[in-house]
Amino acid sequence: MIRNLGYACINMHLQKSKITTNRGMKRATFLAKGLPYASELALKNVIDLEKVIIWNEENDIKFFRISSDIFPWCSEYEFTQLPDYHKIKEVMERIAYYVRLHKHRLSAHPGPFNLLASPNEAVVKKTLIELENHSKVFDLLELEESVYNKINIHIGATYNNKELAANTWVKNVRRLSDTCLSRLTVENDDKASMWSVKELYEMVHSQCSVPIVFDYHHHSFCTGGLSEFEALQTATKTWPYDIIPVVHYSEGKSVHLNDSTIRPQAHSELINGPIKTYGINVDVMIECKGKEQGLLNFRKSILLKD
DNA sequence: CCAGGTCAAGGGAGT
DNA sequence: ACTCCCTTGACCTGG
Repeated sequence: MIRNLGYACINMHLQKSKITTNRGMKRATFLAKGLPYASELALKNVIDLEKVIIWNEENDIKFFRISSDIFPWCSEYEFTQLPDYHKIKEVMERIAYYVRLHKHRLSAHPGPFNLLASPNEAVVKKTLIELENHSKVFDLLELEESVYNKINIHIGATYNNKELAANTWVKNVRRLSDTCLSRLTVENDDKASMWSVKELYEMVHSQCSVPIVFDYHHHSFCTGGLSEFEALQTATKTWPYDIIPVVHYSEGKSVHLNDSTIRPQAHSELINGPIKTYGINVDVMIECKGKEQGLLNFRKSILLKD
């Protein structure tokens, strides 16, 4: 059964009035303008995050993915160094209270450059810092230390040796702080050569408690020999018994537009469903270009059917 | 104001 | 060897 529907990072409606949480800048600008400008953008992002979350509550949406761009270039400094840190913290505390009051579920999805299985130690170190920074944002929001508020990544590579890559990934996961690790999840990939739910279960989850996020669309490109139901069941049973597992749902743009030249992995504007849960309770993160519009549209379509 | 070229990162796949 | 893509397009410059 679908419990909560969520959407990722951008609110299309609010964005029209310049309310956005991912103001950033190019490297050159960061080098030229430094911390004061990073701080200015971060404060604006955080102020707008509050607006987005309030909008979510008013529209009965209690599940949202926070943009990784909320603190621009944050791998280059400590949050406390930002000139506006106290103002930022104040807003974050207000959001924290609101989120707790209205029982919102927040998550994050650090990008494809986060590679814990890399044989390159410099890459791993950067990844560890990036993941810890996501966790620090969650700390500012006073989010609980569990996969209720997940920080989700992919393994992202195989280095021609999945066994070794899985072992390296698990070894490096243990270098994270307990807080960060308590929030970490790992997701199945959208390419046949990469990581299926089956492989994540057998090679990764068997060695560490990190739960598996099941992505329906990705699964269709990388089944690992499991049916949709089997993969969903395998992934969701890796979650703590008292936390509703999160799954990701999207549909192919090429299917929606009936255009085979579009790569099949690309996401459609809206989604039609059905989202088959096979009786399993899940919170569904909807990934479509239309963001919250896709969620609202889909929710309306379910209500009409019932 | 707008279109379009450009933009941190690692790795894999396609040309 | 080069280019595109990925979580999530957005920044920024030149016209």
